[in-house]
Amino acid sequence: MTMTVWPALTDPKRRAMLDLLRERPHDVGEFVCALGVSQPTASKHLRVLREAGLVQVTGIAQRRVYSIDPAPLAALDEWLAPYRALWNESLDALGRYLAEEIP
Amino acid sequence: MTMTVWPALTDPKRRAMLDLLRERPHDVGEFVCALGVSQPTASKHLRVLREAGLVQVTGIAQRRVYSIDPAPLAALDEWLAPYRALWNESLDALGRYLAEEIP
DNA sequence: TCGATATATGCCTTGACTCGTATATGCGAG
DNA sequence: CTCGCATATACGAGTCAAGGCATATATCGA
Repeated sequence: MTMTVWPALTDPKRRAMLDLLRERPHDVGEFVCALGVSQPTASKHLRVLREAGLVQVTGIAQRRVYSIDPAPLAALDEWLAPYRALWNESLDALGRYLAEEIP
Repeated sequence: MTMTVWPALTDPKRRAMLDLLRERPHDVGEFVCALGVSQPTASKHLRVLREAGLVQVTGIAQRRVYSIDPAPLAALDEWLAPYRALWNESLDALGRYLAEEIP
């Protein structure tokens, strides 16, 4: 996981952008309308997401369409993996208990 | 998921702290040695993690022991859930293909 | 070619984060 | 009761990110 992914995901507006991109690709103007930010602000946020590898841009010139790239999120999922055992501990213990009690 | 969780996880040293806490609880002095930071810096990072709900402290007075609380990480896992379908898409498509081709 | 549209970039100010040094608090030992 | 240990907080300096404004770049249509 690149060092730029975490800061990129910290900003709520950038996470909202990813939420929008989960449905379909968007161009910059759509982000401006949907998030109520200025156009340069949207472009800057998209730059951060792009440099983090979270979005890809199909360079159709003045109508630049951004689409999501889930690869860094998969890396985040890998980072989260060893912690997942922690909050599943009680559930796992319950599972083992049931497996032994009710065979 | 609280708004403080993302900023808390952005700092590499705080993530290193959580990595250490995954094995066993630690007191502040152990963080100072393990991460090579000053004692006030360690305390401040632990304060951020505590306010984000990521760690719990057993207040045995001058020997304060910090342990991990995975609940916010479970919330992060829930946030990640709808994105997980994206990088599993090709794998799912392959699964459906095999399920139809080889019934 | 010229103008309109869509997007990106530069500069600047403001605010937040980080860290170190110094200091305060809280508790146990002698 | 006082001293020493472990931890927390206060303050100041340096760094960095976010937003607005202005402007540059690139493409399409007339």
